[in-house]
Amino acid sequence: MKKEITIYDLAEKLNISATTVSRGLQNHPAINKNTKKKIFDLAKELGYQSNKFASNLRKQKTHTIGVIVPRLNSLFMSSVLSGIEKVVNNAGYNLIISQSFEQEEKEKKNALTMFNNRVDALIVSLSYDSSDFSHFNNFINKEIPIIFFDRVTDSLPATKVVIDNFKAGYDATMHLIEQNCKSIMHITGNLTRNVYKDRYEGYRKALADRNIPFSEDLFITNDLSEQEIYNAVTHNILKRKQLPDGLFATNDSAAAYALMLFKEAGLRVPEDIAIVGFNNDFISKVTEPAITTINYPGNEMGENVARILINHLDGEGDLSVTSTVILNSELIVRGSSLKK
Amino acid sequence: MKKEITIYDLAEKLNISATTVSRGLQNHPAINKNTKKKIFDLAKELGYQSNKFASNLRKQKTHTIGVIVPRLNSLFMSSVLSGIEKVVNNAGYNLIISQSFEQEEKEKKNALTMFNNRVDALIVSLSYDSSDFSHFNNFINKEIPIIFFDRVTDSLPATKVVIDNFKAGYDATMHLIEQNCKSIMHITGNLTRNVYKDRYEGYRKALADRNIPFSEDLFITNDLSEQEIYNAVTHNILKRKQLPDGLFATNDSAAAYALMLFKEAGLRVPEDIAIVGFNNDFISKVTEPAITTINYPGNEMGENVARILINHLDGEGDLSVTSTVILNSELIVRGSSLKK
DNA sequence: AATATTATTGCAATCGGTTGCAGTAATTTT
DNA sequence: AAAATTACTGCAACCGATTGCAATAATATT
Repeated sequence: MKKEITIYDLAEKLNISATTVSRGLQNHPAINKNTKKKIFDLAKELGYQSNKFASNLRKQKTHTIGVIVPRLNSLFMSSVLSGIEKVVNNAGYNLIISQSFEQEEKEKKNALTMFNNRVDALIVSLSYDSSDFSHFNNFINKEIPIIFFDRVTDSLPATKVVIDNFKAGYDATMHLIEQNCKSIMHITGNLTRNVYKDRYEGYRKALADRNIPFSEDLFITNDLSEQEIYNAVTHNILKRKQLPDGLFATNDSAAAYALMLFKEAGLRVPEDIAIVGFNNDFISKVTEPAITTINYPGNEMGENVARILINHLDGEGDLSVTSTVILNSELIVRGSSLKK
Repeated sequence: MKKEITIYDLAEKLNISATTVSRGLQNHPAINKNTKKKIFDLAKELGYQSNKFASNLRKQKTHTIGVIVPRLNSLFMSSVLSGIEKVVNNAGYNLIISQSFEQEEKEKKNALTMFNNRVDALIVSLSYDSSDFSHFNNFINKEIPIIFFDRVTDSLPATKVVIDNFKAGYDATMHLIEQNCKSIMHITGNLTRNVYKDRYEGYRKALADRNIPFSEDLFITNDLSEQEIYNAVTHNILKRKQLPDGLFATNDSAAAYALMLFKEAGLRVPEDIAIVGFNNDFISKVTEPAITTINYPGNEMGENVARILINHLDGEGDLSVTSTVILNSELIVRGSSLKK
């Protein structure tokens, strides 16, 4: 292990104090231009790297932002992260990213890790079934800002960035109705999660607006895993005497998988059953037919989240003011729903 | 901002020294059992949290491992990460994950960030076009272990965990040959990257073994973006007088997209053109027909990487000994290639 | 030329744990 | 009962950067 170069080494070599070196490196206005130059030059020459631990310890600030998301493996999530990272990096902050794998237990663990790592702020999209939020109390007590996106909760006093899931659900359903669907199923996740609840309510509202009675029978919630989608389609939908003629699935993977299973069972899409998904993941483009879906502005969402947070941290904005930001989403019509 | 509780607070309340508190919390054998109990109880009661910065500063060890991957949005990558995280967490280490977005420039930045954050070790899968590896010199000079997986390089003295891409490429191609394909295209990435190079060589070997001449004309490399795949298929493949009857694509997204474009152009898969992908991503299951692919043991790869690393860090293994670990992969035959 | 102002720099304490070494008390050995 | 071990505990230095305050040098003002 080679020895580290510290500001003391620089100071000694330049015959000045460590104080001056420290200030010089931070571009402190009181330090002479020439001195600064000498410091920077030597620092570069020796490959000096500031020791963050010493700095953080002293400053009681880490310049690190924690992110907890359910999973990383979707186009949507990686777009969000990409947006967050861009903004946050430009502002000179670091990111620690972790996944809850959709489990409350893991989310709690991650939150604790973040807390121990003294993140300056936390960005969260909740796991599938988190219902107890006590793991965020640490942060709230210490007044460390938390900002939620997409999967949010109203139980905590925190800023939220979301799309209008109600409207998206409404649009998706209305589109199916306009394609002449009479019996529209909806497969979605746990209704305690805002995104699913809101989409569901949009679905109900669209039905109601067109006087189509809602039927419990056409509504399925599960954990959206491959297995559960399989079960829902083969053991439930395909076993019916009266098959539905429309399906609104709450994500594109589910829609794509259902589409495949329908075709395997000999159904025609969209003639026999029209399908709308959600997210505009790449997968929705390569099925046959391609899947009508809701485009979700991941990048924009990420950038918004990060920008609000940075403004707050830099003292230029106030999180408590902007309490909910709603972004636009849009229906993208493709073959899976176009009965023409 | 509430004040932090430190070992000094605990020490004062218990009328013992901070030294004893520190040792007690670390379960140091020299500390009396009762004293330890008192310390732990009070720590718990007051919600004490160790300050990592102070600790890291003193110990010169962070218990943090950095991970740099090209992208997070594939099933393969998230499986790998999941595997890494599991092992690493159990060993009491933290993870910092970052994406290079397939760009050398970003990879360099990420590496520097990791270095400044004083990670104890680095796990890397190279970006698409990294060819200069000087950003890893910092680590090598300081003897911070680096371990590569999947996208690796022979230019650096580091342990690597990979699959046998040569064999996988060979198997994929041989499978197409056995389906009676005579004119097999191969679309892949930059040949400076080991994974693509090895698959390509497997492809060539399979052709050679069956006396099929290799034709430059049937071989395309590009950056594997949606746009480039589109270009390759529509402006190149579909413009030919003599269409190929087999396609071996280096990932499932490309295979799925090509499949869709072929069908749009009126070709039948697999009758007119048989397709084999790579990775066994979810997308390969939902196309029509489903795509024959190579199953890549992501989880296993992640666990292996992490385990080797942890053993090394804990002083029980030596990275320089195990220099390359090769995992098994397997061909999964589906409809896209089965001419029967 | 004496005084005030501004520009630079450095001293020393501080952030919160960790650890080598020494010290004291308790227990064992001879 | 004296000597040797063993069991605990604490002192004080240290990790490397930051910062309030004081000090000195340089320049401006009257």
